[in-house]
Amino acid sequence: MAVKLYNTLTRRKEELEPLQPPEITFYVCGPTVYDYIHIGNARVFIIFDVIRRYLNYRGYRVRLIQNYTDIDDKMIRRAAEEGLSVPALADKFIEAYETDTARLLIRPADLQPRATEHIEPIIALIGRLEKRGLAYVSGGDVYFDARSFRNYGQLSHQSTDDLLAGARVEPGELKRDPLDFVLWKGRKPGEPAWKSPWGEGRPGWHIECSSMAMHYLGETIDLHAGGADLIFPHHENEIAQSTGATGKTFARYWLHAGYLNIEEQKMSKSLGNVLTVRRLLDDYNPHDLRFFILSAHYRSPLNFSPELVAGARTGRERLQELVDNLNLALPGSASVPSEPAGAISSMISTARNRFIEAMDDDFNTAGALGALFELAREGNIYLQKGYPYDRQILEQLLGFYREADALFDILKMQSAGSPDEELRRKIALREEARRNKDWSTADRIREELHAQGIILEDTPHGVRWKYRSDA
RNA sequence: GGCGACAUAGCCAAGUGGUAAGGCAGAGGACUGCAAAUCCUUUACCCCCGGUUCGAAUCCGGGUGUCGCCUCCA
Repeated sequence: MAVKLYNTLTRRKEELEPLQPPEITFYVCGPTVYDYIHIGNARVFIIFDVIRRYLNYRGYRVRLIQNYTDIDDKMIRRAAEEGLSVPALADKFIEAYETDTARLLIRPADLQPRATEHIEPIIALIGRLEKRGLAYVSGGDVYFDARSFRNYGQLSHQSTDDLLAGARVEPGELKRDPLDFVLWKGRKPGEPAWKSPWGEGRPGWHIECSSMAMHYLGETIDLHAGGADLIFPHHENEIAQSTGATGKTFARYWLHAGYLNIEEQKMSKSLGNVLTVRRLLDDYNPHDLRFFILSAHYRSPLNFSPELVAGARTGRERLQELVDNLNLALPGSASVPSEPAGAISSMISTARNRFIEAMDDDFNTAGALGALFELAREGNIYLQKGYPYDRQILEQLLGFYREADALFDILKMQSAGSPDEELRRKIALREEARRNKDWSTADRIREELHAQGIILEDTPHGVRWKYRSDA
């Protein structure tokens, strides 16, 4: 059994065969730090974080690099608008990125280098291209000669002629061919600039990623990933530059995440429908957002709407309910052979197998979630009938969900804790009222607690309490 | 115009040759003082037309529709 993944380059699912197993080198294109990240960005980062975790889970040692693009046209424009220096703008939004992604439970890459801290290697890489005759100076700029790269268009699967049909030259650009792209931009007044053999200036966007990927991970890396919109021109150009400079394969597998639309529409500033993570976290908890995103395949387009997230939340809460109930049942459990433990064990291993099978197949998170739900039914049946509870069964069930959740982070795994004195007293009072069939008192206590964010449930085995998920 | 992806129940969504996972919503039932939670039952001519095959949602061809890329964009 091996992990299979869809490679944009070959348009096929391929078995993952890292260059130097068990090591996997993995580069994800990070944000341009000119604004707060939105839910579409979040989808990308959540997905590749989950993929990274899963590869680790499967025994690989993943080295993940994700860059910050902290110098480009957008940065310069935005800095001017905000009245900040470009580095100050970068600091502000890198901090915002780190806060937002942490709240979404996205784990940071092993390294998150900034382009502006890598000017030297970038210059060296451009120098190599120039030496090989693949780059030329024009005006104060340095351009990559796209047509000199035989396989230009291989990733986006377009011929150079087809690409040419749509290409256009910005005013002020001094390209020989519309397909050429800038490696180094000559200094313009008021813009940040670094010294280089071609005069003062700044790096182009594409070369940053090539340089940082190769600098940290080597000239041939295993996985390179990003949003689908990066396929052309960004990733296409990265291949051209990197392979042009080294003569080697740059990345062996290319992964691209699908778009996230808002209410069937593309997210864009002009439509005014950009949902920032920051805003969204006021209305939704991170687990629900993650669950929602993982409920579709990562390459499919995903539509975002409050109704769809609400539906996802209800489903997620069923899993949470099970975990909470397992946690609550655990303290009162013992080594009592109550239910055929072997039957539960085999259901768990069936679920685990389904989970792994789905994830091995190009990270089918939706299929994997199905396995979690199927086992949840078994777990609930056990909780309903299995009293007194066998500690071993509870722990096995909980263990499986903990294992899966270490990858998905869609559940709150820790127990709610024991009730405080106040709560204990109220529950006892209500129990007494119920024994006396004083339903109005019993209901009043239940409603009071509900208002405080605590839900009471009367089960055949006693009263359970939990925090309201919407509180 | 060029390249490509997708089309599965009211909604979301798996499933790439052997008579359709799962979730949400709905209906009925069990349990409950009432709730809540949970469980059980129930809902699919797999866009259309051809073809290959003993057998196709799955492969091939042709339609239709939706979306994306070709220009900054996750």
